[in-house]
Amino acid sequence: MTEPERLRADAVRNRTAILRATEELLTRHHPQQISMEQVAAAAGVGKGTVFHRFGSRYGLMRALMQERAQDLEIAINTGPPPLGQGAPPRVRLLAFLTAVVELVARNKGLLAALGPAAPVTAAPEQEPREAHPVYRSWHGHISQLVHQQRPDLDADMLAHVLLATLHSEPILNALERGDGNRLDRTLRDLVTGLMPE
Amino acid sequence: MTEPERLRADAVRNRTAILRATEELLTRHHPQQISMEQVAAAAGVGKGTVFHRFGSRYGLMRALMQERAQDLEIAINTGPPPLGQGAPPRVRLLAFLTAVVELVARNKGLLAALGPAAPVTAAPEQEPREAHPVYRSWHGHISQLVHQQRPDLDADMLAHVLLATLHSEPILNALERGDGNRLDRTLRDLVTGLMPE
DNA sequence: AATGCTACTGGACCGCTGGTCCAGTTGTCG
DNA sequence: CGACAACTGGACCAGCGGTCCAGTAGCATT
Repeated sequence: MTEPERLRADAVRNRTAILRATEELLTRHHPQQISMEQVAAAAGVGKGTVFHRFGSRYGLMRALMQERAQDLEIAINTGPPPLGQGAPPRVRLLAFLTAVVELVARNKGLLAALGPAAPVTAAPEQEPREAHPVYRSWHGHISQLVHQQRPDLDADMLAHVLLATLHSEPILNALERGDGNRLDRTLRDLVTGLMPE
Repeated sequence: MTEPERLRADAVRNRTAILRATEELLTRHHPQQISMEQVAAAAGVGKGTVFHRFGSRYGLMRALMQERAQDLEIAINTGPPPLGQGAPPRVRLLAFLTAVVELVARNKGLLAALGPAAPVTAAPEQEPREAHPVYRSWHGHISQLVHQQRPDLDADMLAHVLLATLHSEPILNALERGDGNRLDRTLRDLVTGLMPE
């Protein structure tokens, strides 16, 4: 994927300090209330450092998200069933959805921060706007699994619909209240309706 | 509902001018790129007038959304089947989803503007944050219909999941490209899976 | 038609934000 | 150990949402 890109020792130290500080702030505030200056202060660095490393608010959030999603990514690609290869598509999809819901529940505001925070700046008239890598990966995984078992469905759109769940304010609020299992059950019901045993 | 609240003639004129200008700007720019100053300028009024009437960016978007959703609201409550009362829940739900998709497709960025634009200001630590009235209404309608036919399901959460669709950037992009019928079909497939004839 | 009351108007203004800039510092490598 | 580039941080900038209030103009009452 992306090469490790050799960084200087202090740069590495500050990078993780910034990520940890952001993480910590996100557990206590809604993402839109967190300013980059706050992040810098909480990490004990200057604002310039934050932007030099991450480029923008969006870049920071994306990096954090990628870090959080790494374990799941590995489990899917090289881990054992039911998440990894080996189980039937339906089972893998259900396992994946459960894992994603759990991941998002543990990282409340992060997804919310990523959605709207997409490259809104600069270019005055801009095309569709690429989704961030984690979304792309998840979408690809879901649509592939759906397609394997139900090639007659619009797997691409269905994957978007399932993932849309995680960008919804009311649902994120529900997750914050600990209703993760309700969401998980509902998604299972939906998938089971389309992909019976 | 809300009383008409007698307004002065010039106030009415400016109110509609602002709404039309916003509408027009939304067709050409992403909601986050539109500033309140632009809206004011496009409507030919001062910024103070916009805020005096709508209170905040969120208030403006909400008002516009309510205006757009009014017809659908009436069709549901007092119109003929399949949208109005009379048809079986499953049919009413499918008709409603089709209508909503069509409504959102015609008003691209509006939903996107409402989600993130919710009361983020002021209060430093804020509870769940109420959804806007249109969302509330749609959610209530869907969950009621689901409950009528499948009382065993978590109708509340399912309604949130179905509506989450409309807050998703990738899906809004798809709608912008004219893929409304794909989304409609996918939602029909999902609902039909849970609510067979 | 004139008058007074008050809702409405609009632009100067405020605090704060994301992002830029660059002079100074500090790791790294030959 | 020297030199060079990568990194640092805080002053700085343009633009934002929102406030304020002196001035204006619609409406009721006569």
